[in-house]
Amino acid sequence: MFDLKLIRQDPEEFDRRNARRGQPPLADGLLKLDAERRELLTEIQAGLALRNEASKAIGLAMREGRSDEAEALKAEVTALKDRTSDLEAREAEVTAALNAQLASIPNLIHDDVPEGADEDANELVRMVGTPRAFDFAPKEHFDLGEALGAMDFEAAARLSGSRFVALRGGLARLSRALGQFMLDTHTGEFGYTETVTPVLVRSDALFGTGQLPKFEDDLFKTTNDYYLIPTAEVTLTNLHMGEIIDAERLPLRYTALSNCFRSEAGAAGRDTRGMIRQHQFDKVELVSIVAPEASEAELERMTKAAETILQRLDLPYRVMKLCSGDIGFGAQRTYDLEVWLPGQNRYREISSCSVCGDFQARRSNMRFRARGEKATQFVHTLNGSGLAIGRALIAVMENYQTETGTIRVPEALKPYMGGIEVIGEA
RNA sequence: GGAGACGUGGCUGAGUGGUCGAAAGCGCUCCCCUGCUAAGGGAGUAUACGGGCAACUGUAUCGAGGGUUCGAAUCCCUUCGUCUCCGCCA
Repeated sequence: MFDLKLIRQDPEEFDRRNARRGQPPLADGLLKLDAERRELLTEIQAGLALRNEASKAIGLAMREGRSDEAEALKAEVTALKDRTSDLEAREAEVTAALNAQLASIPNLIHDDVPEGADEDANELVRMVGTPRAFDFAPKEHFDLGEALGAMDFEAAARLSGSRFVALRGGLARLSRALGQFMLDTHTGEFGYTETVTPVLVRSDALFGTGQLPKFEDDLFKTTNDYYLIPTAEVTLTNLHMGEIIDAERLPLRYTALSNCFRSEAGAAGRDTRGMIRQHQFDKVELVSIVAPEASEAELERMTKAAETILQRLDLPYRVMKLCSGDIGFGAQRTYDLEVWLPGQNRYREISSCSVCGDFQARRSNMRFRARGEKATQFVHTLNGSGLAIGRALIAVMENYQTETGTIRVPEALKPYMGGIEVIGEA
């Protein structure tokens, strides 16, 4: 969502920055609607002012018993209303059109974001860790998991169809251990507040973070108009929807382990094998709500928190800066963390950390007021995965596999595994 | 699920059709005064948008949306939320 005042001030700049997202020039159309709306508003408000004045006069006249005068004034106001009702209808139309357009424009990306059409143009920021040298051919996670009888796609398909999985025994435990470990690290070392939120939400929350109105197809919706959250970013970011937050409370940092639900409508045929892309998965999410001047540094901090998990698990990864064509709707700037998967012999996304500026804050009306200041400002929001549990599970499996097909438990997870050091058959 | 009550400013709380953006108290900010000591006095204290260089001014908002009316915090409808009782339930 955008501040029309900014677009008015510099429409060329707005179009220039939108062009980097492949958007056509929009400022002109928006400003025409805006101008029309303001013109109508001025006229309507003048009418209302007259009406208010006359109504007071009517009240006065009636109290003093001058009912003829009151009746005459009433007739006048009625006539006035006939004239303004058309204007009001037109204004409602124009405002609705304007808002609909504004709601569908993606966030302006930072100038620092590299130019490019798709993920191939993402920029390598750094590589961390060395992929392990295997003296056997490393397997993919689904081969490992199915052989151990601990990862059951067939059973899940009977229950729920494709893109679901059932975990058993050591892998189920490993999944829980990963979540615990991540939450403990983020709360204990990075100051995030552990949070449990609903996974069913109303449309307002999804509008706030930008999933609606444009990406409804990617969401699961219940018969009574709830949506299943695609990420806890939705609930954590909107925890303060509509609030004016005291500046002293910033930054607010929240983390949650939640189920995430995605219809994967646009991903037919992609990653159909294994649990890379599921309709339901677990994820530890990080959300920061900060003052504007703090948001850029917070992105680095958040990314570091997510990286710390990979480092502690001793998983090789690389940090990518997303290019203009790959960056999400609400983000100004995004780092993806990609973990090394020896079975697939490639890096795969396991975390995405984004700074959204005031884009989401405007949509959910989240402001703050500095101490002693009269004016409010919109907060800045950031979100990142810290990390996706399913993909972290895959990464541990593939990187820690043994020649016999068992999985060694990473040191960092041992305290959470109840004495299990190697995951064998379930 | 059934029956009922309620939703007012940072908080408490008045206000059932007209000068109510809203009494009063608390809190907060600023100023003044002061040795009958954790006191007294005064002023200020919502948000958004429109117009204006500005001072300022207009409009809207009493959970949200719609309606009735010349006029709505007050009446009607819808919706969301809270509470109470019953039912059910992890």
